[in-house]
Amino acid sequence: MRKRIREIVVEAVEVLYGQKIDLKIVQIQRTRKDFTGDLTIVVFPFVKLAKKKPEDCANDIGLYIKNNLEQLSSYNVIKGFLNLSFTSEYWLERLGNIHKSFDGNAPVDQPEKIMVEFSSPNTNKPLHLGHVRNNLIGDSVSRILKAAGHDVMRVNLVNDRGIHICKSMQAYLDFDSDGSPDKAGMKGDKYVGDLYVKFDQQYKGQVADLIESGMSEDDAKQKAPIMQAAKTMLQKWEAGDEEVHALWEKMNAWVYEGFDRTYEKMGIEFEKTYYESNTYKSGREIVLNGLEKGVFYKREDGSVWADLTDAKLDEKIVLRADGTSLYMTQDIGTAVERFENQQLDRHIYVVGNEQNYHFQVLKLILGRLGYPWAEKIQHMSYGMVELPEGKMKSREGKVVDADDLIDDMIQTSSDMSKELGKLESLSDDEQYNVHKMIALGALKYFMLKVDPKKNMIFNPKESIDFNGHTGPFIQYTHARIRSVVRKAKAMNINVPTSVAEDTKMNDKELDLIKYIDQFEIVIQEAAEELDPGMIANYAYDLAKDFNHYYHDYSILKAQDGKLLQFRLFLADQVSKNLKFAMKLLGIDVPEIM
RNA sequence: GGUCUAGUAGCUCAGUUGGAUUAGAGCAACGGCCUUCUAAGCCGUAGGUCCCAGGUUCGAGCCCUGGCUAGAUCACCA
Repeated sequence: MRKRIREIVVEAVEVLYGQKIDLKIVQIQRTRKDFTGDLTIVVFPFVKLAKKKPEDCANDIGLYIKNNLEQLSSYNVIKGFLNLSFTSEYWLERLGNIHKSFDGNAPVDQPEKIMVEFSSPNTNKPLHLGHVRNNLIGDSVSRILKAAGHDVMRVNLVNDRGIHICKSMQAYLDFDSDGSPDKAGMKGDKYVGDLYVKFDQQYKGQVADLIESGMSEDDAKQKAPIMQAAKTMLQKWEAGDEEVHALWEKMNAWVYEGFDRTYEKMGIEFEKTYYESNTYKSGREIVLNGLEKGVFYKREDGSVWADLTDAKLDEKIVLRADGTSLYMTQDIGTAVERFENQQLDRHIYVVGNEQNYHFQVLKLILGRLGYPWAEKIQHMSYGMVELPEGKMKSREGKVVDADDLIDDMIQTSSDMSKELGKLESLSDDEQYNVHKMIALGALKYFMLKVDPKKNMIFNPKESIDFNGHTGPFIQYTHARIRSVVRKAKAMNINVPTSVAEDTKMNDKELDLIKYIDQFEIVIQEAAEELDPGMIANYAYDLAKDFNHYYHDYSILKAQDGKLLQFRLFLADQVSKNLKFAMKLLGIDVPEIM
């Protein structure tokens, strides 16, 4: 409809004022609540062309549209705003079409093949709330892009090598050398994470002792025996030492088992998992090649650098003096490999905003190396999750653990539910599933409703809400509608497959239809902006509107059968849209709660 | 010091190509509504110098400039 109106406006301006204008300068927006109308055209851009007052200009165009669009019922003009209202037949037809064919997808004209990399954990510590935000954003963005018709491939890049893993390994040898998660009765990732904390405690103790015995702080940090041991272990690992590799594989396997359980609980999946131990050497050839082409330069010590001072990005090292790869080198290598092997149109990296600089540099370097797709890498930067006292620190145990948080929330959800006592007809398993669905709904919605790029503060002492602007609010609205549909069925009234053209609607019903109609645009905008928050807000607004309606009008006690059928039809579509919207956030909705 | 990001109600946040007298939600506070389709709901009251100062224009919370505050980053760590 918007497209048609644009075309008619362009036509109108040409006929009325003899001026050709571009489709894009026709501004169409939803009419604000306090004014009459469905869509609004802003006529200020045409005022100069028309050489008329805004009001007159709007009236001219309004009349032209009225004569050329049968679905238009009326128009009104306030200042430079032309408000258009459509006939109720038009809206009923829209609702009917949506009900018949809308499946939660809104494909764009030009679908792309997009790889989304997210999660990317280290194997020395369990997942915490920061990872949860990353996972949820990555998951939701992938779902939204898919709904917008793109071919999406979700991948995880596990950082499974380096000094941090060696620290956990060293602590294992020193403190629990024949232990295991089973013996300790712990999840594998927790067990290894605890060893990492133990390493840090031991290390700090040793440093303190050395300083006491007269050593400088810098020296003490270098010479602490446990750190030395960890470094030696890393060298052995790099040299392919069998014993070290065996231990490394054993401990990583524990961690993966733990991660898998957490991912499963959160409902997160990947098409492919990459491991850094396989890719950490890549990119070296490409850099050497770039050196020949003069994109990089070599310093006296043999290290290779990119001079980005002309782009205000300083100088960046891309290869060590000993010729080995760095983080940047690897990312250059994997990007090239992925674009060339997978024929990607776009690559999105869901990575915290602390790495904004890294990705700016990566993009710039790839461009200078002459890759035409350099502009197609996109850093989906999101803000940190902080505690009231500041950043989370795994080493000091100051973290909100993902599993603990989810379990706590399931407990809360279960307590609340039992108090309300609405699930008594269900089996224990079914009840648990609903409790879990609601807990995850609250957590996911909480993290996804806010703008991803902003930092957020999480106070563990204040539990995440289940009332108000929350996931459970929307889940509840859905469950209420499903309950009505069930009751109707029990009365032998099924949701009809179409609506009568001459149904008499009230304003709230009309508003709901307009809101339902809005969803496809919202999906496409959210995909464009990579912003799950837009979907979250849409679902909330729709649920809120429906709750007003539900409060004011009875569906099952409508005045006559025809109206009852229409209301059921409308409510059913609201529940579908809520379900689709929540699915895009990775949230399931219950039939009862 | 350079670069980047953010600053909206007591708290958490919406407000996206700049739009329409009175800047919206939720939480917390206060007051109402359950013999009527699920009260995890609905209605109402109260709460604001949209960080500050200039500028651009028909119009600025949004754009530009300068400042203030907070954070990130500029490593032969990833």
